[in-house]
Amino acid sequence: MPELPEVETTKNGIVHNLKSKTVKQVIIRQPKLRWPVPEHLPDTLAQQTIQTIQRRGKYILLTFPNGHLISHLGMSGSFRVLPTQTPIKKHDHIDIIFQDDLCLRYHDPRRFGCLLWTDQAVEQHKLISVLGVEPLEQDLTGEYLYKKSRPKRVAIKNFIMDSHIVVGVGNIYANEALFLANIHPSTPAQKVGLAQYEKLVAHIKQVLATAIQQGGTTLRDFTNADGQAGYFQQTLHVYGKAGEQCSCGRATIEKIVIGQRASYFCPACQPI
DNA sequence: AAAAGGACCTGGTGGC
DNA sequence: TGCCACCAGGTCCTTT
Repeated sequence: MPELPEVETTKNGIVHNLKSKTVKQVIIRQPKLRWPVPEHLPDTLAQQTIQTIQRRGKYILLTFPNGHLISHLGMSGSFRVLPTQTPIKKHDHIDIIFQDDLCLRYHDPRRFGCLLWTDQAVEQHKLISVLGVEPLEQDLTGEYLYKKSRPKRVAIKNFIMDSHIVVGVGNIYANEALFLANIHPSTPAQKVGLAQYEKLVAHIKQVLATAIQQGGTTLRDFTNADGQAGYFQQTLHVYGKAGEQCSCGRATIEKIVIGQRASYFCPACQPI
């Protein structure tokens, strides 16, 4: 679930519902996430008012007068804004309860996500300071990737999924962007030329922007419904389509494993 | 410095 | 129906 578009959608939902709200109470039911949820969080957040709500990569940052809440949804996490009395489901680990009995509820079956606190400058936090450029900002250019990739022999797919290079390109969109740019996912990053990187960057931006637009559809029912509708499935070209005919009509989509992740490509559209 | 593999977790699916 | 192997939208950490 938590692709960049859904994180953006989640962030926007939080902005919409919880902007400038004050925390009444924090309930930690399960502190064992990727890193332990700080025990002091209930005391630290009580009576604090949200100042800003931002996304950086796939992190959602909530800024309060006394510090910053740093959250990541991992593979299976979600935030929902709900009435506080909504019954607890399995894996509802954290409630941040605000005035008006609105509750920001963190749910995460696999617990690969995190909720951390810092009272220092958030951009200097260990997890944030190492992040690469935002894909939808002007910092991501073909030239940027080209220069960064010169010493890299890893597969191009791993390279564009490396959050220290560029944030927010997950497994699905890496596959899709490489397909649209006609680049085989196993190509060593240093073998990809400047013109190819220009084309790839254009497709990364386009594919993410389109998905965010579709994520905007999810935003409408953000506070009510489940929000898990697989809304972008129909726009996928290769992801999860092994054995199916490519839209080019010249070949069948293949699946290989790169860096322990499923990778899909069309051998006709994406020659080695 | 870069690359490869393991680690962290639970749930769903498909085979036998 | 039960058991089991395998897979999953992420990314840090350790080892080579």
